[in-house]
Amino acid sequence: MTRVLIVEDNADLAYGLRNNLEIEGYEVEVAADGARGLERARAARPDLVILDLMLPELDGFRVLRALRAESLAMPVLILTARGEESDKVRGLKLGADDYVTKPFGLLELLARVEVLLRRNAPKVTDSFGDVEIDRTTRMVSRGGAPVELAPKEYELLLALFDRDGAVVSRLELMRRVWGYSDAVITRTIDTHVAELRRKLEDDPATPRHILTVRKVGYRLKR
Amino acid sequence: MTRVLIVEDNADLAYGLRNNLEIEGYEVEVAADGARGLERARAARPDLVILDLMLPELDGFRVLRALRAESLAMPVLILTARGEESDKVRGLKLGADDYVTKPFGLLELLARVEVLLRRNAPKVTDSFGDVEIDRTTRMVSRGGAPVELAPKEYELLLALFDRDGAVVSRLELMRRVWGYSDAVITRTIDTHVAELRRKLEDDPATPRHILTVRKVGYRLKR
DNA sequence: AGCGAATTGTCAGGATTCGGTCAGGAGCGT
DNA sequence: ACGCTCCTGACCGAATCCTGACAATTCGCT
Repeated sequence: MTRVLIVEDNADLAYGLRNNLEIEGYEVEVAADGARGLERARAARPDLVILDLMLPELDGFRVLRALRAESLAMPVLILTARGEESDKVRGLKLGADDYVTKPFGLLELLARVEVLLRRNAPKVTDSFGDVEIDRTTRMVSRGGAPVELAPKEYELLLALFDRDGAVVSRLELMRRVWGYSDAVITRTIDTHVAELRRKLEDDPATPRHILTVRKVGYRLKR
Repeated sequence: MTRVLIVEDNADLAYGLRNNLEIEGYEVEVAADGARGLERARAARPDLVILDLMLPELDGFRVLRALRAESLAMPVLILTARGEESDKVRGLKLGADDYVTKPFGLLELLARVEVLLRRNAPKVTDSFGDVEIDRTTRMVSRGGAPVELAPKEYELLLALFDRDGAVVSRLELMRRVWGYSDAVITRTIDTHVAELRRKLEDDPATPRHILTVRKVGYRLKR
């Protein structure tokens, strides 16, 4: 369930990477150019981005800069052609976490992917208040006692949690949890939020963690 | 320097393996058919042989048998196509030390290569609850009593077990156990899970180890 | 402060989706 | 042909989800 976004215009290379990453158990998405890559990074929030520097139009540098400018902090692994030493420096300064020089060994790349993901998520259990989230088992507990969350509830919780306290708009929630791109007219989100509060808050009527931000959405305070 | 002999008629695959093994620091030789493979094994005495079963003319089984008949005792790692379960058994009976099913992950293969080269004969029996798994003999027992598992059931059990309690998505199970990577519309996985529960759980209706994770897949709690 | 519109909270039904179960049949090795 | 394994589709119950009506709250405005 670890999601990887590959931003690579060379279809063959992208295909090979995708295959091997999928065999390793990752969920892979491919974007063929910088603009689409940026868009997918925003919408899908992958756990890792593999980013080619040489892209038509919007190149890797700009994509990376844009990502960081938007506080999208997932690790980024840069693919760069050999002999572009200055590129490496530039990339790392811009906030890339690692780079691999083409042509690269698949093994080397996969190893680095693992390292990056592990480094970035050393804590297996996230937590806020007395609530713990274990992403590997998809289990949530409160004060040590397991809490049963329905799939949508769990996804919703993660969507809020991953924003690290920032507000998540209704539209974003719709996209990330429900996969829609439209605004919402029903009470769907609210209902699920209410259910989360019922299960995770001491006093669901006066929530201390899952907070409403009027006219915008919700945010999760740790 | 550790020397590895690859007996593989698919040039692309052989090339990829060679590259990655060389990156790992092994000295690699490739033979494109069984006869040449046998000849090279005799002459070069590699420390490990990676042997494809599907070879033109002299197939992998014969090569393996010939090797053993000549008391060439180096570890042999079998490459076999998916769905040829009996191949594995036959291969192991003939003295192969391990096998990898195509399509395989590079990491997995390299890991097994390492294990084979490093070990003498470490007999590993994994276990959870009162269930024991002996990978060398493919035997599973429960409370000491042997349990007969069909090949797919065994593979499924391993796929779950190897994730160490983490959730394994249906997609991933499809890939690891069934070798194909499309969305699941049938009840194949569920049926096999049910069979596993019937054979390994005290109360199959309320499983304590093989747990369902709705909308995602299954996980095995130890 | 009081009012009204907009927004969110709450709730319960009904619809939908999902997993468990089963039996039939195909495929394959013996 | 027989038996074992595997796949599949149908069926069912249960979990889950959505929805719309209504209540409560917030906030801008007078």
